[in-house]
Amino acid sequence: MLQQTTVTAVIPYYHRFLERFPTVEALARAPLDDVLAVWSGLGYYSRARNLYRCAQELAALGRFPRDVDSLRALPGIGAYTSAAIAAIAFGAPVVPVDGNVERIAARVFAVEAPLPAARKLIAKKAATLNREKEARARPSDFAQALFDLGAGVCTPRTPACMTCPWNEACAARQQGLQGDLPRKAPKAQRPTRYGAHFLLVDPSGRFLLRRRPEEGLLGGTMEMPGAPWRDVSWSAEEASGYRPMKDRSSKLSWTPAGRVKHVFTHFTLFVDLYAARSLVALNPADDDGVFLSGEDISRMGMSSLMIKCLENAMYAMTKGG
DNA sequence: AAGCCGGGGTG
DNA sequence: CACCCAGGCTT
Repeated sequence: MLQQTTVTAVIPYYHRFLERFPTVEALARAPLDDVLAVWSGLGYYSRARNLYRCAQELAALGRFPRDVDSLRALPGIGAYTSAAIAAIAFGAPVVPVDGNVERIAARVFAVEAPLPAARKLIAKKAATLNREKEARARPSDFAQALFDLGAGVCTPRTPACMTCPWNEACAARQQGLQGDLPRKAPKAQRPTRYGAHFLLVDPSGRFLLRRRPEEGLLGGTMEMPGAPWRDVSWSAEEASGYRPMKDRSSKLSWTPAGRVKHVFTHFTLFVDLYAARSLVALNPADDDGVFLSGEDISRMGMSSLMIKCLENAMYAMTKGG
């Protein structure tokens, strides 16, 4: 769960997850949909699928592998997590290199080459951080100490070198570089994409939503119907071709309902919104989607993008009458 | 090696 | 807003 997610965000999910799936066997036996439901809201949903597959492999195996390489072969267990499990659970004298440890090593050894190219070099140097006998004698405590050092002292922006036990040995600090390392190569500018989505409200105040494809971005989450995301903005005329339930809702008066901006890791999305309220009940076909209430949505979970779109469109429609 | 995957906190 | 986070998988 903690891969690319903060501890405070994970804790409530962790408790709910363990309550629902107390053992590896319970997780392995459960339907995948149950696993995804409990995971809903954490993001990076392939992690949940991998964890599920991992549980099934472990259940079939009947035990946890104890060495780094065998752990590394499990689904969802990469270089970092295999080392973390080996050190923390099984006492292997290895150094797990996460973002914190990478930053510490880049500073202690003053690695000035920029990420991501320098990642292998930094990992190699980080592997020597435990060369003292006391560190190798307590791999779990040493790993935890590194994580805490990175989280609380050797922080990204303004490291608290005055309280750092390694401040005198730190090559970056000796050169006054501690705040500049690790360097990062400039990243390419985020491209911009455009979509158009439609909010259709029925007489009982429910919204027409459809499910996105299971694979790909926001896979399996609910969305307002709309036009595909592309590199150029949609005109109102052009977007109207993607109105939901076109044949049965043609009498509705669709009105512009604002524009939402949402930043993904790899692109920025602008969504033009349109809204309409139907005075009569509508019966959507399967591929139109389904009318859902606010309660339905909070129970099923929805992406933050679509929550933002829904809230904005509702507000615009209410304000407009 | 680069692209892809979400959501939340922080300065 | 820009940046970061207990990364891993796919191409």
